[in-house]
Amino acid sequence: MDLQRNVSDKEKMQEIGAELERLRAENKELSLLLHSMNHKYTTLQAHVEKIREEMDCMNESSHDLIKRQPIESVKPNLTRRYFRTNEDSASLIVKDGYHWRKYGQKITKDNPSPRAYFRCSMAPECHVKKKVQRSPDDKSVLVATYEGEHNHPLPGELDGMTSLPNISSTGLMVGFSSSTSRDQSQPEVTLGLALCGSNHEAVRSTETLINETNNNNNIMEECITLLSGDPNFRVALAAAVARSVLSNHPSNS
DNA sequence: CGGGTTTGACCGGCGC
DNA sequence: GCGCCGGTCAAACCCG
Repeated sequence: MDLQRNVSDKEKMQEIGAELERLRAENKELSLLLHSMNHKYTTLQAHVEKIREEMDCMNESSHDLIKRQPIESVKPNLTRRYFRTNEDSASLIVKDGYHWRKYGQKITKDNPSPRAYFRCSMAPECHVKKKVQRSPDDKSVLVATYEGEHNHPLPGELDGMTSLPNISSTGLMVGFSSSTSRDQSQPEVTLGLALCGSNHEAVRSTETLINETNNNNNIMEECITLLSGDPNFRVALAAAVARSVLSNHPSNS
């Protein structure tokens, strides 16, 4: 009887040990994945910053185009940002940290969704405007086009860093256009860097999510939520974990 | 009551 | 000149 119990306990211990080993391997795999994501995120951020600087240079060098227009009609820099939202929601409000006053709404020709017009209401001397419209391709994505630069800090900013539209302090822009561009029908910039390599849809959504938050932790949480909800990512992750388990337990195969 | 939203009217640029 | 279209205005309305 005691002998039988001892054998049973031993088997249980072995099972727990094996499970512990499996979890350890899984943890290691996930740590590597997280590290890889962090690295790619950093690279992405640097890439965006580089593109922004290049666009600034282009704007400066395109003064000959601007010169042909009357001074009054020269538009300030346009910045395009993308926000993921609930597809069912009719709201055109995006949370970018600033306070906006809506002054108009229009149905445009190229998009069945209405376009909303906002002015910055945080400071009377701030004349930044933004247009918000759902993407015709993906109705769960709101496209916000910013015009001008804020001359006041973002509420909650601790160090008075430059305002959002041109500087990605912690959030990221995924697309922007120059002030001289007349064709706004397509996003000018599509970032080619992938956070997780194989799944473009998840990566694209992740880029969108990165835009709608100024908090790195939130970004990471949103990334995890998004990626864990993606079936393709889950399959890829499961395959990686399975490989890891098999490599640790070759006798089981 | 003050600030924000809605919505129809209006204006100006542009192409035909 | 005319019509179309995007952008803005402003009165009415809503809400805390």
